Amino acid sequence: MKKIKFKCWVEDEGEKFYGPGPHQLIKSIQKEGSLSKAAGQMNMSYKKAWDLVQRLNKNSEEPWVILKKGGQHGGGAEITPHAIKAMQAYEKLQQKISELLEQQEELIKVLK
Amino acid sequence: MKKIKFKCWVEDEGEKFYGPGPHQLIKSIQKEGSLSKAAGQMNMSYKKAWDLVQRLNKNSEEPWVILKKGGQHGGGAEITPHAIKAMQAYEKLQQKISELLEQQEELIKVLK
DNA sequence: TAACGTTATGTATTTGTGTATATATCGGTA
DNA sequence: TACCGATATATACACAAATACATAACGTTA
Repeated sequence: MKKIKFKCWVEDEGEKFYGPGPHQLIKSIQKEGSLSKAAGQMNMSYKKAWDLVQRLNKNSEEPWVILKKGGQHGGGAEITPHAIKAMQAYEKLQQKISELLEQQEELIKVLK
Repeated sequence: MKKIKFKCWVEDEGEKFYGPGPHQLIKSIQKEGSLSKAAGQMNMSYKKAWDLVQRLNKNSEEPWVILKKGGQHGGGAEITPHAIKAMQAYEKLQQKISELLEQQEELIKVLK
């Protein structure tokens, strides 16, 4: 059975900036409060997750994630209100596209 | 400057079936009348292009591309009416998503 | 039947991405 | 000041995907 799929993401000067991967990671950080736990939970290497957070923070006027090292629990990670706003906007956009695709079944009808 | 990008494709039983790559290849075959020329023109290896055409033909009730070998000009490739219909439907779908994204600038406003 | 240009097909090589590993750093607590 | 758990960072390695390459097969024409 054939199905239409889609993916949307944001590029900054032609480079990938925010998409499904970062979105999932940010959600996981929000839940876990730790970058290493978040990465582990979604089977992403810590390094990749860390690089990804750097990219988000460095290419934005406002940071997405605050990383803290040392301290009582060794450190931790938390997302900012800016990240929350962006996540919501991204999910809303995905939802809109998803609704559009449900209406556009013409392609599927053609493909047998 | 940040920009929203998207990609849509068709999967068949969870496997990639038709997307931007195949679409471009089919268009190129239509123009060139030859699989090797089409592949060369879009910097795709002949093998990859050939595999791709097999996938399209074998996983459809109707073929997309007719390949002929031997003969006066050594052979050639031509696309079927079915492929033409599918291409048109795919482009229409892309267009619809594109229009939707133009209206949905909220995400961009959030990302500074 | 030799030549030609294209399709057909397998194999070797390269390339790039992700992963594993190791080690340093930090700051609060006891 | 020793310890702890998390972040920070570089390097080496593994694997998969793409590509390059080589060669066979085909059918019409002359």
